[in-house]
Amino acid sequence: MCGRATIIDPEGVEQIAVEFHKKFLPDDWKRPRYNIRPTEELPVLRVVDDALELTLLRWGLIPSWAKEPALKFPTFNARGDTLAEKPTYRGPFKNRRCLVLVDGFYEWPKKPSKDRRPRHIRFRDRRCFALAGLWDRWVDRATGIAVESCTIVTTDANELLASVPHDRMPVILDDAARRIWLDQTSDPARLASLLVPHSADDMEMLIANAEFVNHAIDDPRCVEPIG
DNA sequence: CCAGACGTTGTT
DNA sequence: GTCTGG
DNA sequence: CCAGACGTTGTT
DNA sequence: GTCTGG
Repeated sequence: MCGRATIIDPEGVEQIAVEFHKKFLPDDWKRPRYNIRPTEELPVLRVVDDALELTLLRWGLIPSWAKEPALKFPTFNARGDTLAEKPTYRGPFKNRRCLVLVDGFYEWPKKPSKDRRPRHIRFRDRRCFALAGLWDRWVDRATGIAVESCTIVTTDANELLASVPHDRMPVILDDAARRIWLDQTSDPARLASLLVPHSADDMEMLIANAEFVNHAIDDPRCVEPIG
């Protein structure tokens, strides 16, 4: 699973965008983020009308057919193995795939572990990376106001996450996989082949500070050594 | 046909 | 919107 | 993901 | 316990 994320170095987000010949980031997004939660915005790369764009989308996918934006079920993650079947995700899987750009995420030990301290998972070189994502657009019938939102695709945990212990992790896409995921013409079987756990070889994990992460405090204390 | 659901993780 | 269940 | 609320009538 | 909100 993946229920919190970081963008400690916003320049990394722009660097990935530049690889795709795009750049952006509103000025108010150039500050480091240590504790991004569902319902807040995440930066995503997506293709709209054949044009690649970098934008911010609400984390927690609201299906286009939803009557109300407040759903009775969680949609901040989507299981990779059932994307084509689930009513909430099959449309987005076919037509609205995106890359969610972050440089770390948190996972909590699964219950009944008494250790409730979140772990911060990232690459050793702290680089920004791309998660497989889906998005959708919901329109408020009363006001005509559109809300665009996204979800993060999950897969099995790699050995690093399994050691937490934790069973799931977000799908991390490397360079070639990013292009396939965004390619409108990729077939479902090829897309499915991308939804696997990333190697733990160049990743690292630290015990984060529950006092700050749990209470949604968005500052460096989340990932500072505990002591 | 219409009504109702549409989900994840983790736990059992 | 689209599928499942009754 | 976790934290916090969990309610009503009527009034501003 | 369960749902909503961030």
